[in-house]
Amino acid sequence: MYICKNIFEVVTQSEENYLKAIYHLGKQGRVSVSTNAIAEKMETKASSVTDMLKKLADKNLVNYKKYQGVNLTEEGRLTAASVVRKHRLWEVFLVNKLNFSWDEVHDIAEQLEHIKSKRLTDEIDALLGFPTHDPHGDPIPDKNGNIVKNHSVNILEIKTGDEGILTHVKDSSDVFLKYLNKNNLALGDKIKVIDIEPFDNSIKIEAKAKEMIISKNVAKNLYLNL
Amino acid sequence: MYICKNIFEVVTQSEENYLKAIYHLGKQGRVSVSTNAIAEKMETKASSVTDMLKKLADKNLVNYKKYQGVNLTEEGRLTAASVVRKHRLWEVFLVNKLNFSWDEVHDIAEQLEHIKSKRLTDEIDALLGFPTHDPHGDPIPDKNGNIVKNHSVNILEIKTGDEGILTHVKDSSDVFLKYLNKNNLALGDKIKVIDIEPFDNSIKIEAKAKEMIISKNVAKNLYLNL
DNA sequence: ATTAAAATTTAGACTTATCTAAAAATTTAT
DNA sequence: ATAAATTTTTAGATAAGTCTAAATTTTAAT
Repeated sequence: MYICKNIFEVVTQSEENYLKAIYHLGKQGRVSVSTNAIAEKMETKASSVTDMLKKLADKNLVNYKKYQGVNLTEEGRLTAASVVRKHRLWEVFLVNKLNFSWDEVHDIAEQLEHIKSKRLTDEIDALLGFPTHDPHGDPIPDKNGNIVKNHSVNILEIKTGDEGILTHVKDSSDVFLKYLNKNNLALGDKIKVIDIEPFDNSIKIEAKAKEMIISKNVAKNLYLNL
Repeated sequence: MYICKNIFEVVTQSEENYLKAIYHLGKQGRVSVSTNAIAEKMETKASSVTDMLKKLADKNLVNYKKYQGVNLTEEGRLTAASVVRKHRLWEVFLVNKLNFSWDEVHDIAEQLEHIKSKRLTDEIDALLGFPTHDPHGDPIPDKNGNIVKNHSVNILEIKTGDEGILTHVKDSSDVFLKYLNKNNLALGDKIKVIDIEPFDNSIKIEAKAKEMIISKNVAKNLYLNL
């Protein structure tokens, strides 16, 4: 008897979440991702991560060698990209088609990203007009897992007097987004760097014809297109 | 230390599926629903059902007495109705807002019905214009778990010569729906009973100015508003 | 009213995903 | 280069949900 598991192999939600974490951590430059980094990101224990990495390796979704960290196989990368694609498309849906604001969509998208239907994903994609970025400016992988290259630069790297369009926020937590809401800052806004304070790296900016001061911690999360 | 579990009690997907099964079986007239009936509906074993019934009883979602079957508590009924509500709203969404046909939506709705966000459900409800019925004519419970009363009657109970509007199909399986598609029958069609064959209860009907013969098994699933 | 059949429950086992505590390997610091 | 600190893995346990097989209860039939 010959049962070809691979073809009908199902990836569980938990596995998808691990793949997504590895995908995100892998983007941060690292060649291989450490067990501890995954554990921290997923708010779980390193031992649980080890268990899962073995399972993912068995399924050919990651390359894993004891004590050496992991990286995604091509199959794993595509699976992870598909989850990220769904997450970000659903976020756009919630904001553009329903009445959610950008700080309210993350938790719901975390659930919706696991819905298994290629057709549904593509229909939502079409309904939204094939968006390339989610409400936080994060790029949406296409059907083949490819993303458009991002040209935005962090506001801390911009010279005094220069200006750009706010296109991406790195931190998508609702606390940070609510801060931006409160200060009337949104994607698409034209922002000018008025002054950088050397003492604490706080920045005086101009947006919507008003001046304000943002801390270094805030600045670290704002990316502009020049 | 005093931890109030009840308030933050989470209902798992599996529990939701059992509640839904009991909800549907309970509608079929029965006062209490048997273990075997649930097992059959859920395509699982009676022993698994027993295990789950105990758990649901612990959570006050069903009234359960050994060997006596179960019925839903008020809390269980509301939970089940909420799942059914979400299922049917998502079906409407898939058909009305995306390009799915009524025979393609069930499996996706089975996944979407478990998304936990009251706000999302209500936003979808509003987007769709507060529909009262899903694409198969099944009633959609409102926020309080109430459904509009159905006045449709089975086509087998209609006299020769009478006519009505097709408003509900009992069987929502894709085989049956594809049969209706193939024969160009859809909800909203005006159907006239031309003749009933006493031998096998097949019925000659007129729809869209064309005559056709449907078997008793098909007829059992068609409900009209007179 | 017994007995046979059917339905239901119990007991014990398995899988997945998780955890803690201890052991092993790797990295860092002296 | 060796010891100390850190990271990672292993071993063993737990909980949810499922299963099979056996035991029990209920229902149906004579």
